[in-house]
Amino acid sequence: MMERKRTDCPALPPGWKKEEVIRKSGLSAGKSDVYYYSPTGKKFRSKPQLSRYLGNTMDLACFDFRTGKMMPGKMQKNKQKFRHDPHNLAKGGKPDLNTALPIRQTASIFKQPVTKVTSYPGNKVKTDLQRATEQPRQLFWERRLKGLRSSDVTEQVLRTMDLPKGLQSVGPDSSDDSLLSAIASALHMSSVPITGQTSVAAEKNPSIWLNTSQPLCKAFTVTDEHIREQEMKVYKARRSLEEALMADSLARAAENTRELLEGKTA
DNA sequence: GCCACCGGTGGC
DNA sequence: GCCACCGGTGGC
Repeated sequence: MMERKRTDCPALPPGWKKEEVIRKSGLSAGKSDVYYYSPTGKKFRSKPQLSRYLGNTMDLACFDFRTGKMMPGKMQKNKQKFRHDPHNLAKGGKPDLNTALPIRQTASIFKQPVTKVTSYPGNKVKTDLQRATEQPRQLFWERRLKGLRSSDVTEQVLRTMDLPKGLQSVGPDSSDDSLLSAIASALHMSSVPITGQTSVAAEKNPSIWLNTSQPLCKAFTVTDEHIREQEMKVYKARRSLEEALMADSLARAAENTRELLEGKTA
């Protein structure tokens, strides 16, 4: 029987499969058709069909349907989108403006499937997380984070967060920005509750009494007031993110409309 | 009714 | 001329 092999497609989200079927007869015998299957099993036989389904969850501009790979720089011949389509423009139908919200495309900070190498039986394969928590670290390594700033696409430096007044740093560098880095790192890397340095001796002589599994931060207590304050910040941040995404969608819709009108009068 | 499969054609 | 895309249908 002919191979009906569905292979993983790394350029698409996890679970998507690619299949290539060779035509066995007819004038086009020997040519092949490429199909994709969503994680739920839905079949896709063209790039436009794939785009419609994925919406703004992924940018397929660089995706090569035949090979299944991203081809950076090859701004794919994407301009046959005004091809006759009875469902769309022809009989006064509304253009497909696709106002779905765009979502982040980089998921690198989230858990991702990894390839487990088992070529050598008995080998132990450590995950990155284990490596990060088990390896020895430099004392006061947080100092290397000093001066790091996030910036937006225009290179404008973004304002750093304000920390609650109850948080104070410990050690040779007591500026607020390395305190923020230290706490943020601890929250991401550590699997134990973050309490700060609970030993009073650590404040006097940190090089000796430092608890290395805790950030360079004096012990603190979290009050209900602190929690309410932070929840309000999260709420405001969500609201402004929503507004930014909505503005982006409207801009895309306007761009689509402009292109459609140009295509019509051309 | 579904769908695997090949034909036909528009856009390049 | 090539080929991406999708229509149409024969076989189940």
